[in-house]
This record gives sequence, structure tokens and C-alpha cells, in this order.
Amino acid sequence: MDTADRTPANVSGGGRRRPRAGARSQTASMADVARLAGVSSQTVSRVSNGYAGVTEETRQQVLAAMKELGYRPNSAARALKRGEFRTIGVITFSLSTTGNVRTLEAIANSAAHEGYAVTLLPVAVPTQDEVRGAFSRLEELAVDAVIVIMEVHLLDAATIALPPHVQVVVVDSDAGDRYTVVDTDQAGGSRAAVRHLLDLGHATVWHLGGPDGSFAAQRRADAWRAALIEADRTPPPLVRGDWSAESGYRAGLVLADREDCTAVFAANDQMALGLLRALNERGRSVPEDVSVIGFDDIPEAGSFLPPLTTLHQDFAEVGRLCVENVLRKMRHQGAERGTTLVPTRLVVRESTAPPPSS
Amino acid sequence: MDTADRTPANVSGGGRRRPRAGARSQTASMADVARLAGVSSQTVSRVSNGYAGVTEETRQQVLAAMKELGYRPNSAARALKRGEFRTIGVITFSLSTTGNVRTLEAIANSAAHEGYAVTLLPVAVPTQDEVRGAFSRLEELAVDAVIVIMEVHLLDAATIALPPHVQVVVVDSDAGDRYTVVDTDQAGGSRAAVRHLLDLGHATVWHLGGPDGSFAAQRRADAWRAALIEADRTPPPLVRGDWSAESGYRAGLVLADREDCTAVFAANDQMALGLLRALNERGRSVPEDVSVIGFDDIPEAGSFLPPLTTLHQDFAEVGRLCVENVLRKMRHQGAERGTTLVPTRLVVRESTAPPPSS
DNA sequence: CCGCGCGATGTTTACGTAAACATCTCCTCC
DNA sequence: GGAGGAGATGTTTACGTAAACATCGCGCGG
Repeated sequence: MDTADRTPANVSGGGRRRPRAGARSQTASMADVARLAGVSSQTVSRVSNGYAGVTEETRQQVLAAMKELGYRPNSAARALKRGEFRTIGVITFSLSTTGNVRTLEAIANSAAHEGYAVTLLPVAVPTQDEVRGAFSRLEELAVDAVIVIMEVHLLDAATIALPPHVQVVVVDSDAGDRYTVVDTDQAGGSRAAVRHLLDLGHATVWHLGGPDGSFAAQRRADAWRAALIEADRTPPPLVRGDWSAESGYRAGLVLADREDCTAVFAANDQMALGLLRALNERGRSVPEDVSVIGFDDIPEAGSFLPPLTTLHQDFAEVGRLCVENVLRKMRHQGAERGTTLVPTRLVVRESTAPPPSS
Repeated sequence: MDTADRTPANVSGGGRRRPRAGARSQTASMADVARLAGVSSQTVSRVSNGYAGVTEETRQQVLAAMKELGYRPNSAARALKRGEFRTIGVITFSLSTTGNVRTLEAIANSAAHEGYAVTLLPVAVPTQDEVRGAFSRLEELAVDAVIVIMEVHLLDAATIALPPHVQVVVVDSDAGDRYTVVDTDQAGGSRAAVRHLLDLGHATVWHLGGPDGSFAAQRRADAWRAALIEADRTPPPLVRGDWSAESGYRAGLVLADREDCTAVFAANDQMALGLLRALNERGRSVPEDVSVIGFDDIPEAGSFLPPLTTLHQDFAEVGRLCVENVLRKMRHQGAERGTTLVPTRLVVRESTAPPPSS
């Protein structure tokens, strides 16, 4: 079956290398560089890794050879040898929410700064099986650590497949007792939102909450209720949306008809946007008749009608802390736990005002 | 220094393996699985890769051993052996624009579907050096191909460091003669926008364009002008923004004062949002006095005041095509070039109407 | 003036996998 | 019943790198 082996034109000792003809891209290896520079491959390795004990002269020779051959270290071999990939895996259910994206961006930047790459693994449908599958793939992938950006608590189910040595940091979860968690101070922000509205003179504050199953939504709602009770107000019934502007609009149509509703705290800016539209449609002015406050401070919030008062989240800081924590855990092999909270900042624009004088 | 080695209860022959004590996480290797299952490591490899010629009985034994040891293939070794990483690198300047993010998400999903991971490498500041640095790092990273999502034409500068065997697909560029390019049909969408407004009876259409240096902005502006000329209208002067809602607001303040401006085509939805705010502030009703059309169809567009008429971009398709193209190029090693365009769809909502009867 | 020690470099080996090749075992067919 | 063959499994080797160890040469102190 075989045709005659096309023996490569090998002449004597050094003259091998080049048998990998065909489609394969030939990349220069250390051996190639070593041969050209007239040194051993180990010396090339030393130069490549900035090891100290190399004569400047030798160094220059090696560097020249590298340049001539366009040498690039093979990261697979490097990873195999070193036992690490210098890569952080990020698992997220969706890139469609502002927070996830901004956090991811910050993670990528921080990781790059630390010399780590970021490998992405979105899971479209957050069912239990999907998560397990995702982790399973992540293990097989080349990652040293994992950051989970998730809103629903499917992590536990996923844990099963998590290899014991991969460190995990979680965003947006209350599992601080079992994992290292980094998150925005949801409770503090929500309290600030309620306080702001009460300080303006509103009798109480309604809440347009996020979907069931989201920890962020849960915490924002809890803190809203707690802040009201703390101020001796009766919390109105919770109205739920699903984070989308459309859901905010639908909820808004209901709220607009309630004369006693003069202040609404929306759990995110998108829902606040929908809310504004509904109120406008029903002829209730913001902020004259109804005050609206959001959460997130998306870049567009200042251009809403009217510009939205909201709570600014520092996603960059969240991302940075994720990377910092996960790398530290990796290096110290420690099983640190606990939650790190990043404070929010109240941004007052034009959607909040004192209630209409009754 | 060492305490007594806790030698695992290994009896007889196979009893080595375990010297890698200390911090290192011990992962079971093929050899471990082979030993436990009583087969050769090659057989384990065959099972692991779903090779056909393995008895069902042997297969089950191996699978059981894998499970018991929690075996996970070492992707570094695998990549080294196979010469491929099953990873696609994505380089992008920013995740702050809707288009980039949505495209990235689609790429990640498509790639996952094909069994490829996506490694991210954002470049914060798009200077020439940054790009070169990015590519340089990407080469050292474990990627088989690269997809570039960029708005500014810094790719040429970057090419220098691009290793010859890495295939590249570009989003949002006019370099179709040198690269494989996938993009939204910017021109077609813009033409549709202008047509829609002219059909409603507007004498002409103003354009709130994107920033200088963006190909997408350039093409949208060119097509806008061409469509007007084609219809024998005089294009008004181009007004520029920077994609942000804030810049749309500033531009809107200028446009609002021009009585002859009855229709504006904004190059993206965010700027359209700012425009709406400016018009509202200056007492010009939309769509009664001025019609506004956007581009992108971001999820919030339907909740603007009024709901925005815009051009829907199919980012999912763009991402899918990127992956499809780059993988095909990789496999065929072909130097295919040319541009693939993904059509847009006009979504008519409430921000456009016939001009005020003069 | 000899040997010790240290700095520079070379040699060996292992990382975990999988292709290529080698065996080994049945089963079939004449 | 023996040759031939196909299918199942084992053995060898190489992928590119870097740690561990070996060697070589030179300067310095006793």
C-alpha cells in the first residue's frame, strides 16, 4: 500500500529536520535555533526564559538566530513541561447583560496585565446539564483557574465535575461560605437607592425587581425591603421583571395606574428604561409625578428621558479583583473563601425629585 | 526536610508514579488509567478518542478506570502531539460596543459548537504598537486561527507579527482584497434607512455618523450619501458623533435648531437615543416634527421614547460565518479572500413618520 | 602549583499523548 | 487443517520544552 518512503534529503549528522513536509506549518523549534546559533537547545531555552547565567555574547547569537528563524516558543510544549497554561477560563451564561460583559472585559484586561490569557466558555442555556458540560470541557481545556460569572445558582451542580486543583472565583453569588466570591455591594447600593428616595420625601418606595433565581435580584430586593422596614415604612408588593427593558415596560404599565406609587427603584437600568416609557405613555411625568432610580449606570443612562438617577457599579474593579483573587488562590494553593464587595456610587441625575405635593 | 513519603498502596510491578508530590496537583495520566484497567496506554488513548477498534468489554474497563481516577486528558500534551490547539483567538479593541460583544458571543457559541475554545485578547488602546503586541502574544498563545474584530484599520501594521500559518478572518474592515472579511451589509442597511425616510415623504435625510476612522461609520456615511444622490436629493452636511449616546445628544442639540431637518439617520442606536433626548429637550416631537432611524437594533431600542425604528443587524450570523470561514481556511490551508456580507432588516417602530405638512 | 569552586554551557531525561509499527488471536475459506 | 487475513491490543517513538545533572574552563587561595 505504501509508496516508497520519500526519505528526506538527509546528509549526515546535523542535516535532518524538515521531514514534516505537506500541509503542516513548519515552525522553528528550539533545536533549529540552537543549531543555527551553534549552541545547545538548553541554552536557547535559557535565553528564551531570561535565565541569568548566559554570556551576553551567546545571548545575542541566540537572539539573532531566533529572529532569523522567526522562532516562537511552542506554548503546548511549554504548558506540558511547566504544568500550567497561563490561562484563566471564564464561564458565563450570557454576554447579553451589561454587567457580565463589563466584568469580562475587566477580567481580560487584568489577566493580560498578569500575563494570562482568558478563554471563554459561554453556556447558552443554563440548565444543570449544560453547566456540567461546560465545566467538563473547561477541564479538558487549557486553564489554570476558572472565574464563574453567573446569576443563577447552578454552580453546586457543576462542582461535581470541577477538578480539585482548579481554583474558582465566583461573581454574583451568595456562596461565599464555600467559594471565593467577588461582587458588587448589592445590598449597600439598594439601601442607598431607597434612602435617596425616602430623603426626598417619598412615603415609600416600590421595587421593580429582577427575575427569580438571580442572586443579584434577590439581594437587591431583600435590601430594598430591609431598608424600608428600617425606616418604618411598609414595603409595597414586589413587582418582577426579567432585566429586559420590555419587562420593565410591562411592569410600568401596572405601576403607572397606582396613584400611590410615587417612587420606583428598578433593579437595573434597562428595566428603568422600559418603566420610563410606560409612565410616559400613561401620562405620568418623571420626576414630577413619579421618581425612578435604576441600578448599573450603563453608559446610556445619562441619555434617557429624563436622564436616569442610578447606582454606578464598578465592574472594572470587580473584574480586577476576580483575577487577583483567583491568581492568589492558585499560587498559594489556599482554599480561601469569603466575599469581597465592591461599593457602588449613587449618581443623581434628573429622574428623581420630591413627591408631588399632596 | 521531607516527611516520610506516604507511598500509595501500590503492590508489585506498576508501583511507581507518585513522585510528583508537593504542591503540584496530581492528575491521572493515561499510564495511570492503563495500569488500573490492565491495558496499554495506547488502548486508553483509543478509548479516549473514540477510536473504533476496541472491544466493548475493554472499553468499559477503561472507562471505569477513567472514572475512578477522575482522568482528564491533558490538553497540553494533546496539543503538542496533534499540533493544534482547537482554540480560536479573538482580538478586539473593546467590548464596550454592542456589535463587538454580540459578535463575540456568537463566535464563542459557534466555536464551542465546533469543539473549539475561544481565547480573548482585548487591546485597550488601539495604537499600532498595541496591536503588534497583541498579535505577538497571540502567537505565543495557543491558537490555531485568529478572528479580528476591529473598527480601525490597524491590521496592516499588525500583520508584521502574524505568523504565516495562522489564518485570519476580519470583521468590519474593507480589506477584503487581502483578507477574508465578514461583515454586516452596512451599505445595504444604510440605503434601506434612507429609502424608508424618503418614501415617507421627507425631502432629504440628515446623517449622524460614527467617528472618523471607523470603517463601519465610513461605509454607512458613504451609502447614505449615495442613496440620496441616487434619488436626486442634496445630501446635507454630515454630522459626526463617536457612537456614544452623549455624542448623539450633543449633535442633536445642533440638529434640533435646524427647521429644515425633518429626518435623521443615526449610525447607531445609542446615538439615536441621545438624539431623541436632545430633540425632546428642544421641544421637537418625534416622529411628528422629526423622524429618527437608528442602526443595530439593540434590545433596548423598542423601549426608547418613542420606540426606535432601526436596522437590525444579525450579529449571530456574522459570528457564525467568522468561525465557519476561519475553520475552513485553516483546514484547506487556502488563502481565500473576499468579503461576505450579512443583510440587515428594517424594523419599523414609532420614531419615523411622514414629515410635518408644510 | 595544585585543587577547589563557580560560572557557563552541554547532555539526559521526562512531561502526556498518539501515530506508526509490531504482535497476537481468532475465524474463515479452500 | 493450514494459510491468510482482519481485528484487537501492545510497543516504540517523537512532539518541543525545561529541570536536573554533568562537564568544562578559568581564577584564586593555600
